[in-house]
Amino acid sequence: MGRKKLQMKRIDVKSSRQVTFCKRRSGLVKKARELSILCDAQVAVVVLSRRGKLYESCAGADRFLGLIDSIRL
Amino acid sequence: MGRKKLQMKRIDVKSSRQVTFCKRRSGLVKKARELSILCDAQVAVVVLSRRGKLYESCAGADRFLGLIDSIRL
DNA sequence: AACTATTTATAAGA
DNA sequence: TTCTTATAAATAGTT
Repeated sequence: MGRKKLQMKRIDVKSSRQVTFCKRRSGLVKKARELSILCDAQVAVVVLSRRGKLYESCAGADRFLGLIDSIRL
Repeated sequence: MGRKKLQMKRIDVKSSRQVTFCKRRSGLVKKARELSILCDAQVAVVVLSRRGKLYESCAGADRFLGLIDSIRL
């Protein structure tokens, strides 16, 4: 999507990479939530940046919650 | 997307729900892989259907692998 | 399992 | 850096 087709490789420019990281992480979580609702499934998404920052999303995935928490250790 | 806008609720018709589950699960995994490559991040996706069937995807997420496996128990 | 009309996501730009 | 928009991509209903 977007103005131009993006090559499937690490985005070199740091600022662009960070912007894309935010946008796509958000999109991924949204998709996960939709899959969970539409198809009555449990979905867990865990994203870890190089900096070690953790982002997570669980949709209808109660049994994953404790598991995800354990990653924080 | 698609021919008509879909309401955000459980798809009632079983066959439709199963088809959508396959399509969107595939799409979610693809998005996860792209996020991982483009932004140099570790991404894990775990999907569990009501039937208890497990689908997983890890992209650049070596430290998640053992964790994901533990769900199988 | 393919197709395609549409909706949605998003890469650049403002 | 928040908002816009042109375009690529995903996908709902169809065949």
